Amino acid sequence: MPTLEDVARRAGVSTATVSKVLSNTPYFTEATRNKVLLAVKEIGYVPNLAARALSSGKTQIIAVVFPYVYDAIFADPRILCVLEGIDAECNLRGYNLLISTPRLIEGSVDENYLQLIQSGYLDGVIALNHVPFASVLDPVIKKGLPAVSIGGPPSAYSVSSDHHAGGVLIMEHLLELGHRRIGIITVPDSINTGTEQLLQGIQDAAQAGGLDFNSLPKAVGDYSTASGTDCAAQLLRQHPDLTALLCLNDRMAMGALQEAHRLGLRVPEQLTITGYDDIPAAATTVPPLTTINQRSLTTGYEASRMLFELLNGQKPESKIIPVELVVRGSSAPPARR
Amino acid sequence: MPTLEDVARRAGVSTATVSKVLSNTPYFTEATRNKVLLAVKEIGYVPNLAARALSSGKTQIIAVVFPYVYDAIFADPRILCVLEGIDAECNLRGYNLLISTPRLIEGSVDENYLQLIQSGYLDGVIALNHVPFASVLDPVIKKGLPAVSIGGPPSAYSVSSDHHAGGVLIMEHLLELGHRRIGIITVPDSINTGTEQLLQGIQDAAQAGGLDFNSLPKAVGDYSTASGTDCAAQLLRQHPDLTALLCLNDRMAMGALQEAHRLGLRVPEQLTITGYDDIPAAATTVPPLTTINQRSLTTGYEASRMLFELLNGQKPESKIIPVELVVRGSSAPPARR
DNA sequence: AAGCAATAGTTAAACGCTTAACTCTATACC
DNA sequence: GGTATAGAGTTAAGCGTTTAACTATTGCTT
Repeated sequence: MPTLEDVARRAGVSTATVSKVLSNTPYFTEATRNKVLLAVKEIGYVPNLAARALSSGKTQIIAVVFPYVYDAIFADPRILCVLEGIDAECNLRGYNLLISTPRLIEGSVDENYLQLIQSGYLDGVIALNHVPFASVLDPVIKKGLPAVSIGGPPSAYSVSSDHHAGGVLIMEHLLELGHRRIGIITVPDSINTGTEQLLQGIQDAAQAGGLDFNSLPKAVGDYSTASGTDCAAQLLRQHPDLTALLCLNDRMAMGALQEAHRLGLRVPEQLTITGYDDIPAAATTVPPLTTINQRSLTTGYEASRMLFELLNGQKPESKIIPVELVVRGSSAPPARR
Repeated sequence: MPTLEDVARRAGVSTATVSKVLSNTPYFTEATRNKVLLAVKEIGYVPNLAARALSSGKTQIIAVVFPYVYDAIFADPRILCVLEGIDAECNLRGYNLLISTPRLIEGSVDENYLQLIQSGYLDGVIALNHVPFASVLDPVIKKGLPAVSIGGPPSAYSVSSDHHAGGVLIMEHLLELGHRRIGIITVPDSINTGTEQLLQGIQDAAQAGGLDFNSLPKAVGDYSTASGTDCAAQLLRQHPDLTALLCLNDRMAMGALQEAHRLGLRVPEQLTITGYDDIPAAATTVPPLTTINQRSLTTGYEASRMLFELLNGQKPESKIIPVELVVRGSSAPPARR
């Protein structure tokens, strides 16, 4: 592989000149610039990123970190959407994307990950901050790397969905349709801040509608479709009079949909089911899911924009991405009784 | 950040010694090894990967490349599964995963990507080789990097699903159920070798069953759910007597399912619909899809295993991953007429 | 005509690691 | 007792960039 020196020799200048021309440092004649550029083309020079990284301390690599919890990592289509947003932005700026999936063991993060963070290989990191008890961002911040968190603590630079609003929207939707006997398919308590806010929103809307949130039947799932099926089964068995199931994510809603079908309950005529996230599959279920769209693409995009501002030495404001109620076919007024 | 030299000073040895101890080169006393390891712990030394890369030529980074074609990139859940398999294996071996999504413009690949390949940042690459007309692997191979292709040309080191078998299985399934009037929802001709084999398998099974493949009604989609809906609508309009729709992927099958529902056709009683891929959502549609499972996780795993063998200087055999017919609720014998 | 600033380019050190080549024991062998 | 030999460790030369510090030239003021 040709090196800077080869280019320099060919162009009849010093390596410093070549380096500076390539990095657009001012103070060069057009003639020199052209000579250099020509030489680069002729011998097909491509800079060695490792050398550049060592010398400049900048690697042009940013990491997207999503810790391994539950099955919520690779099974979650939302991650792909967020990733797409991030990727698009990075591609534009010539940055490379490294993905890291640290294993969380006993509230701590695995050794590989720690090494990576400290290895000097990263210019910055974007974390999908699922778990409050072991922030994957702590080592990043300690190392002094620019970091932005998606759905993370507002303490850090972060972009999050407005989950409180999401909770309000979905509950209001159910109340407006006339539902009062609503089952909640939820997840373990405060698995992350986003969920807390979402539940709070649901609660606030319930209260406002004169419904006691605490007395609503609940079942605890783990985000997976299978758990949605189980929770729906359990709720409908114990409370056959429920007219709606509010699920904390789409995959559990899809599971609930399946269970409803198995029980011979027609959705939405006999049972309303709502989701949350608006994953691609939510639009294609039968009936398609009423849900909350989180604008995952925008989220990813904003996160990388924020990271790049940090890399430029700016101090961006944390962002809250608005959510949107998407009414599809899985919700309707409760049946007369 | 502490460097090798700091460790060496602290341990009272030379940097070479430290380096060798850390890389497990033989010929050291336990005492020395312990001294070094202790010093490493004490000052919290972590090797600088950029320096290591520059010096050794090994970066511990492998790239997963999936070109941007159609919407089939980030929208495709299969990619996540494959990625998960690759990630698991890389994590085990202490390698880092970089993802690259080259843009294909006029049969060529974008400049960023080319630079990355030649930058010396990569130890190897795994490509999801969707497009035959612009192999993203060409520049990789030219650069001399170990490369393995998933679903790529058998000319390269590759791991592919046995799509021919998949085609046979799904068509045989339909024939065994008694279907003869089968509509095919396909994609543009030979978009990739996998699809060619799949179609060939379908054709062979049809022939074996005494059915003329060429005379079967076909509609051309683009892998997306929406196109599945359109194709189904078109086929059912032009050929109301169809008893089954064979779709070349699950997402189009899900679209078809929606259209069937819209038309008031009950699946599978009045219309059988089959998919291909067995994406997670396929198990949760109503009714769940009969489809072909490609073992994406295994595919990813085998691809990285193969890459690591290449990195070790071995010459692995290309692998064909067997597929599996998954019979769910969307297929049944055709209705009497 | 001297002084100065801006422009154009060079030299060489530094980044932090690996590794070939070397030195210096201590032991083994005949 | 002399010579291999294997073990333990060191020295120093890279790897391919960037960049601070420097030199040289030109043009502009006064």
